[in-house]
Amino acid sequence: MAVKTTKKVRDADATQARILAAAKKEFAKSGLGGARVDEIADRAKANKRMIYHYFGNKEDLFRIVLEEAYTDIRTAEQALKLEHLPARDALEKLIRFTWEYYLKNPEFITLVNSENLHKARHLKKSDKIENLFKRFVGMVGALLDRGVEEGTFRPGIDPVQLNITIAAIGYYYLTNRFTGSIVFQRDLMAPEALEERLAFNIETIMRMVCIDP
Amino acid sequence: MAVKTTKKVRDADATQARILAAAKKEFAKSGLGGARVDEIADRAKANKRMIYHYFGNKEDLFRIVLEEAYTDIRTAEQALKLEHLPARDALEKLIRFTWEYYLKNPEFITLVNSENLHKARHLKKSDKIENLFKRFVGMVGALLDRGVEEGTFRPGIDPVQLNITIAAIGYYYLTNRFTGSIVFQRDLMAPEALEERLAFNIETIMRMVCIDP
DNA sequence: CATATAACGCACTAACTAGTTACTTCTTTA
DNA sequence: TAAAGAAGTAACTAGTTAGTGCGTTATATG
Repeated sequence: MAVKTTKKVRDADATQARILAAAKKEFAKSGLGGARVDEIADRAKANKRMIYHYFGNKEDLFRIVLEEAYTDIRTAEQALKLEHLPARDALEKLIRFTWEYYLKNPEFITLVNSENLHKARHLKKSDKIENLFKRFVGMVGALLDRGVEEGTFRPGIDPVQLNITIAAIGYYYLTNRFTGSIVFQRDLMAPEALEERLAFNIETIMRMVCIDP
Repeated sequence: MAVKTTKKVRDADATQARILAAAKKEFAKSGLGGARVDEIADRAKANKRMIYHYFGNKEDLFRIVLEEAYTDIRTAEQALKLEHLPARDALEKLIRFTWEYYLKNPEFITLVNSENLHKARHLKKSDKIENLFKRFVGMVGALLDRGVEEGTFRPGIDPVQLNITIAAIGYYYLTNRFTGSIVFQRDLMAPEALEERLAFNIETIMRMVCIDP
């Protein structure tokens, strides 16, 4: 029997998956330094011993969680099929996607922040990440070229700079939503505020990229 | 004698200043959770007991370091005297200032990130921060109004959204410079890369704000 | 059924960490 | 100059934490 139909009492795959999900939550909540291995074990309803058995140590576990997070966002991005849309629509779709992905997956932002606090020493050990992004930058580059051909985009825009900017204007707003809500004395997470921000972001990028914004 | 001319062996003010400087470094390097009080004491060449004597506890020390960091950047901003320049020049100067401040004071970014990881619970306890920013938003609002009067800026731009965007496009690039350099396979901190980024940022904002960019 | 193998869990340790106690030394001022 | 108080220190405590040794239990396979 190749496919398991009954729930096993012992299930290595399920335990590993529970540990990874729990680790993602805990690392996102407290950062690498603040995360507690005991807490991850409790959340995962697993024994701490299992974490060390499957993942080696805390740092390796963090690296795997991070790799998973990057793979997830890039996979979702590839599913957008931007190449089937007019360049202008595709660009707007990419901006919306980026914003909504950060909104729905706040742990992504926190994990990346934590990794940068540690100077990306875990990502340096990872080899599969580079190709993931090479394809992504290529996709945006092709989109920009197509827009220029269609006569809607200005030529000469660096796809990496554009990528960074699209990410930045959403990421910064959301990662700093707590201090931002205090210093600007408004609830940055109110539904109207979120809508307003998305609209501002779309306009910012469109004015940068389009000939006739 | 009101002014002390000789270096005292015991100097409360100097010790407090050394502790604050050391704490800023350590919190910036490791975050609130990762920072070690013993390490702060060592860096400050002070006894750990002095930290507790002057600052209460680790969390209070972090709050004071954070308040100082916010006060410093806003003080530097006020020294720009943007109101004496044509609106367009003033805006560009603000963008350059923001970028260069982040570059020269990388600990500012890390402290803010750390505070947001903790949902701004320290800043909530601070009262002097709000006024600091009220004045700043007012200044940018006045700048935008002046630009509209001068006929160079588009009307209807929200100063808070603009502030956030100016900060975002610099902040994100720098805070994620480690992961960014890996995923985009280029040294984001190379002098040419920094220049290129600043130029891109200025163009992004100018296209958003100016009638005739 | 027997045996190997892998999943799982308890209870421990060695190192670390925020915060404190109890003390000494220096500086100011009446 | 004497006394008070502030600056400074070493050694400690009580609690926490990443990581482990070793034993138990379930499952697959011959």
